[in-house]
Amino acid sequence: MNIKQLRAFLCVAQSMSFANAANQLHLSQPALSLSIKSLEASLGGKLLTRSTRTVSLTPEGEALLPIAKRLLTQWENAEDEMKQRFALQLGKISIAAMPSFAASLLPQAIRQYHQRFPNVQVTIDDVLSDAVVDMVANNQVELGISFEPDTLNDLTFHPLYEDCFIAILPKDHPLTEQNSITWQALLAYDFITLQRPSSVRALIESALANAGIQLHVAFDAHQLATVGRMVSEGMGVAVVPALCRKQANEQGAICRPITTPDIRWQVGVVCKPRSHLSVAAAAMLDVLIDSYRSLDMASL
Amino acid sequence: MNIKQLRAFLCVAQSMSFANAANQLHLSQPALSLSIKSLEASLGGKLLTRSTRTVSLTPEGEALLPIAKRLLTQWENAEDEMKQRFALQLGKISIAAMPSFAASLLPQAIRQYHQRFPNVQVTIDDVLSDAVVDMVANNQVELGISFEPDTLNDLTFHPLYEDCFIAILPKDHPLTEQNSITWQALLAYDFITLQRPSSVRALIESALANAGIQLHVAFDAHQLATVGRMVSEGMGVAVVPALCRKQANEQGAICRPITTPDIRWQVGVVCKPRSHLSVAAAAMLDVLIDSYRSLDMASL
DNA sequence: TTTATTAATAAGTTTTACAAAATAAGGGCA
DNA sequence: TGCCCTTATTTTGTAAAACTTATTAATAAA
Repeated sequence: MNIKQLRAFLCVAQSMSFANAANQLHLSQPALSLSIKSLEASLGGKLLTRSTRTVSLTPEGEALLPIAKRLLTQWENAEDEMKQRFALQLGKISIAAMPSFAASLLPQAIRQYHQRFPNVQVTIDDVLSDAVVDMVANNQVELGISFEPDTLNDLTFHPLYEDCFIAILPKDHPLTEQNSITWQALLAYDFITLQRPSSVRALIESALANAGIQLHVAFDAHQLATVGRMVSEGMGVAVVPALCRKQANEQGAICRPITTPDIRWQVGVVCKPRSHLSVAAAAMLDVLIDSYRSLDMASL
Repeated sequence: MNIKQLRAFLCVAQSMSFANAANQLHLSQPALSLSIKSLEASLGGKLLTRSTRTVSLTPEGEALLPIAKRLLTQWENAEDEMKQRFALQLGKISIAAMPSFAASLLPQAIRQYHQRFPNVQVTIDDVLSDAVVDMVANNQVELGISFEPDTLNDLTFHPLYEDCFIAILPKDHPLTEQNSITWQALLAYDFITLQRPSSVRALIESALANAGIQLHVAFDAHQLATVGRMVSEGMGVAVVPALCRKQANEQGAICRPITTPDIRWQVGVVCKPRSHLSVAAAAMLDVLIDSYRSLDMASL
């Protein structure tokens, strides 16, 4: 028994004529005859009684009819679903992104993706940078956006852009008069930063340790938004990824470049090799890479 | 997409190897390779990522896997069910039989059938002879056992045996001294018969009318069993089909042949032409014809 | 680097599926 | 009853497909 035979049977059963059914199936009538014959042979008995003038179902044919309808419907549904999936008219994609990215550049990229593929459902996990890589490695998400990880194993990293730190200061802070601030100068003030474990915090600590600069933390918090608010309220100064300039400005803080040392790192997409990605995820990767290829960092 | 391709996909997905899957499918490895390739082409994307050393599912392949399992299982179940049906390892058959037959000869035939095909469910409708033919004509049952109908339309009649009437008398009735009784002699006594509408009643009335004999009914009832009991209680005499001799004897009535006129008729199976019968019904028809081919009527 | 393993490709063969033509059979109509 | 029309089956030849064997390419392991 195969699909073609079952379709043939259904068509004959519904039109009650071999000739009509053959037309509908775009098949010659003898071919249809043989197809039904082989179906009957494979099942072990007659499904249709045919005289030269009339066709009718045997009781066994009656039994098969609803089964055939059900099987063929399900078959076609399955086929459609898979086709839609490949055509990006259906599907899911999940992305893990570190909070600084999820809150800044990601929404626009997703909007762009959603315009092109409105039927693909997008889920975002905004988690810490390390967790991003873990989630990708554990197949919890297909794409991750984070700092370039130290170890990739069987993952690949697609750089999107290079990020650096900026200092954020309360409105009337003395350092706002300088166009560029050194770490040394900044750390003379109460320093606010993210709590461990945070990649931003870790990056700062290790870079300063390398430069022989000691770090005293006055306050720390989990969320960048909280840090920004604390700064704008005059509780101290902080350092955040340049990515977050817009957010900091909105909260009423003043941003300045920070140097000595210059800390820079790649932000990009971590994922399985392209061949292992779903079509939906591969398309998202393309959108991301396209979005930031010509991105002017100064515009942030 | 076809059955073979889906089976191939499932097998590869489960064994994670083209070579192993090809063995299981009794197929060469290149053939399997092509089969998967054409499946992927028909659906519009990759289902499996293969390097020369490892095979793994793409996200779309993951999506298809449970669907494929479900579809194939249902497909095989449907196929099995139809095969069983044709092999008489499954199925239903419904028979309508007139009460005189249903209560006498039918049970033995059904027992025989049930021994050969224990998984075919048999339903019996014991209804009046006319209703038997109606039920067959209306496709409510596949087989009917009744008198030979006057009009057959597109039905066929397979005679099983010729039946006649016998007189049944109370134990110490004067007529029991005769070996054979005439209608004329019998009707001198209180006559008990079936209520209209009954084919037996109709047969008696028309035959006696033809013979110019007048019929006076003292009592009538619906069920032959009731008539038999009334006779054995001495309320009168009756006439029943020879088929019912055994039942009448058991109720303590005495049976005698009745003549002048001799009323005889065919009892047989009414059904659609053989080609329209289910395998189960055709087998039952064979059992019935076989059972009564060499039946000795005197033995009843 | 070599070897073993595995999938893809190429080439040739067999099988299957199909169409066209001829045949057979049943219902409609005179 | 006999002829005709319609419809399914059978026959025959052909094109496509599915398959196998042999070969190639690639990669992990030794």
